[in-house]
Amino acid sequence: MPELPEVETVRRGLQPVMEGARILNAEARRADLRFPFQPDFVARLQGQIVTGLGRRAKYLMADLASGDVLLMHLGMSGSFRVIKPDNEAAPGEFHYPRGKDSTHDHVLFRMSSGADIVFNDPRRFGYMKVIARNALDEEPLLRGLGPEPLGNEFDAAMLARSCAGKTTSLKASLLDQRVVAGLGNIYVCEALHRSHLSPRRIAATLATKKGEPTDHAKRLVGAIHTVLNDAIKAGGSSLRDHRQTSGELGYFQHSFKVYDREGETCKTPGCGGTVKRFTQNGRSTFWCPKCQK
DNA sequence: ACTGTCACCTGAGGGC
DNA sequence: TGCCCTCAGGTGACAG
Repeated sequence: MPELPEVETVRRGLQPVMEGARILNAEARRADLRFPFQPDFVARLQGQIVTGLGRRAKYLMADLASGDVLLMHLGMSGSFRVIKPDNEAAPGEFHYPRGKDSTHDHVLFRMSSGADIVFNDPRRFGYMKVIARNALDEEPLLRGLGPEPLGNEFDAAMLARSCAGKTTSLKASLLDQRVVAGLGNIYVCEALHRSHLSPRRIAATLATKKGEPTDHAKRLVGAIHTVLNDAIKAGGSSLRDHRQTSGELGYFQHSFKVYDREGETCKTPGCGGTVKRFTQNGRSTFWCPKCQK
């Protein structure tokens, strides 16, 4: 499910109940998600104060007073809910209204802020890991991540440098988290459409022979900025799983111009083309052949 | 080093 | 109603 705007929406929902609060009780209700939990996973969380909640690419990172960082990834179907604990329950016991998919409630936190936080992930492609902050640089999951698309260092020149010489498609390059970290299938399709660039275009065409950014690269970076910022404002996109932590839906899916719109009319003013779909590197690509070149 | 494919897992939706 | 197929906001582990 979640790409950068959805993860950022989740971060903003969790921040008020996590930051400055203590984890009174943590529980992992199965031995693994995508990876096995570390043997000391719960022990390193229990009793810790969360000093900050940040995001890197599609990862949430909770800083703990101990010097550890809790790294969380939502995979395809992960979501967090913030709920009020049941005061009738025994202290330390998680007792809350169970929805029909509560079998997929895998990780629970009781916070001193008076909130219970529930991580639900039916497909279990998500994962959590506790890492010492001074070892973050060597963390394999984070090493090699490219620039934040909304950060200062990501601009047309940088994108052109990373794409120079690449023989693969623009679509595949933008999905590559080493090139830019945080985009996924939806926002790559949308950014390519907004910049009128074909997903099939060879990535190297974003750079001149000297490695300078082309106008295409500048347009693409502008479109990435716009689409991500607009999506964050909308609370992300809710197709199936994504909910804000309050349970509310995001609403950026109403602003899709191509994603999930196969056979419908292109929304570029004056274009009149028809949105097509094909498979690229095993993922669906949606695009308008008339206005994306 | 680069690029592409597969695997991981569950649930929803469509066709019959 | 049920069964069987395809598809899904990701990405690590491989093969070539």
